[in-house]
Amino acid sequence: MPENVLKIRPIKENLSLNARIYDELKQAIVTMNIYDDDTELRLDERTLSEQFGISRTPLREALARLDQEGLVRIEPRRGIYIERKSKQEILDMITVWAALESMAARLITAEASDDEIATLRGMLSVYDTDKVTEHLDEYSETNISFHQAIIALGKCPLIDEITDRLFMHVRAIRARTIFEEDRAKRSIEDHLAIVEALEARDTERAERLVREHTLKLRAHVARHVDLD
Amino acid sequence: MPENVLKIRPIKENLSLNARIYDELKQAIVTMNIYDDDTELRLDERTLSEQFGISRTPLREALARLDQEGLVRIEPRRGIYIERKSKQEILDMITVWAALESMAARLITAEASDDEIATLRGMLSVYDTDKVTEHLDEYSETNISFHQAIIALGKCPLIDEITDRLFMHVRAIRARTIFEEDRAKRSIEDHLAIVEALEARDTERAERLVREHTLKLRAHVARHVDLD
DNA sequence: GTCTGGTATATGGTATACCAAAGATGAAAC
DNA sequence: GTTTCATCTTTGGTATACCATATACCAGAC
Repeated sequence: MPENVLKIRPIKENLSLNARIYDELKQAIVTMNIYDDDTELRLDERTLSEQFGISRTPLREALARLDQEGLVRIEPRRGIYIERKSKQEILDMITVWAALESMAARLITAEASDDEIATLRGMLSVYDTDKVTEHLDEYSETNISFHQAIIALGKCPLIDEITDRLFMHVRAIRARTIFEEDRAKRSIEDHLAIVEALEARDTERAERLVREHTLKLRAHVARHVDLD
Repeated sequence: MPENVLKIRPIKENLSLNARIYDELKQAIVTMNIYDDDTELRLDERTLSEQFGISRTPLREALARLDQEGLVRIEPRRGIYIERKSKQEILDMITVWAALESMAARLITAEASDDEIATLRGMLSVYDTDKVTEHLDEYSETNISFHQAIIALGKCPLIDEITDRLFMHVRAIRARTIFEEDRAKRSIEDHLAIVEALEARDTERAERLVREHTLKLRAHVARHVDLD
């Protein structure tokens, strides 16, 4: 590698204001805990544009995108509000997730290499199932990574895209004690079974296990999460 | 019912310009045949705003939405183009469709009433399978309605929403001889089998039949449709 | 005190003007 | 003839000013 050349990297700030504002707002909305009762759900165009130090025009284009995506709701001449998903909508999202991830599992058995599948086994929780209680937060992250890895190995970018969007909406709920002790234990067992089915290239079994695993989450949320 | 009261109905034209332009453009883009080589894929903001008789601001917000949705692609300071999907992207869409419609079938066996399922049988093609060749266009419409009905009966609005969007993108390809004689015949047989599985509340079978039916379409497109 | 209707204000919607970057054009240098 | 570079034009991006309506507020009637 010659050292007498300029190592230029593309300017990151190439994005238009409206695109950057979009990212910024999206990030901010997804990060905040929407479901805390005392959070302010109202957004004011003028205030926001001042805070960002830009005019309303690019801000409005960003908001139009967020509205399109379902993250905010623009009520003509009334206001702009951060969109809160109902419990039923969350459940529907998990249903769709189950459909897509189980399809990804099918695809893996047909098209992924053994090496790729092996990486999944490497992601299985390193904690002894009896001690998972002590590492719930880490487990939660590992758990999410595992599912995202399955979806990625399916090599269908559209599935990635849709599930990413779903995850973004569900994210705020993640902290609400979805993962507690006994669920975590059984979850780890499920993951092992899924990897084994994938390694065996057992399409039907892998599909079923993934689907059932996610639908368990759905049932759990249906029973134990209170939103509306 | 007293006659001495004003019968008021809410004013419909409540939509903002930008929302109306969005609908209008979407309709226009979806309707035109994107894949004809001689069609103009470039959109010019100023020209459009003149044609619509509005300023660029609401138009741009509508375009931002369409960009977000993947119908157009805005290249900063270069131009706005109607988005052409690649063959691979179309195939991925059909894969997702298969995943979602088969999930809808599962849901139907669990939650739809017998009466509702009965309406599906009513939608089965009325043409004798031998004469389907004479009614390909009508069959094509019936076919689409049938699948949309399955999705609707699943009663998961999110699945409707996502598949509607997919359908919108795939629509332009529909005319490209996807439905030819032998495919149509076998398709009708498939539909009958699906309805029977649903009537029997055979979840696994219904799911599998729907999935395989849609994946047949995928394979057909993969073999016989040339886009790129 | 309560109700009615008008008026002020806040807030999203739209129009217009101007900016900046990308591409096209063409003249000058070779 | 080809290349180069300056300039013009096109086109999307942004800022600002103004418009229209939903809401809050207030005064007057009763």
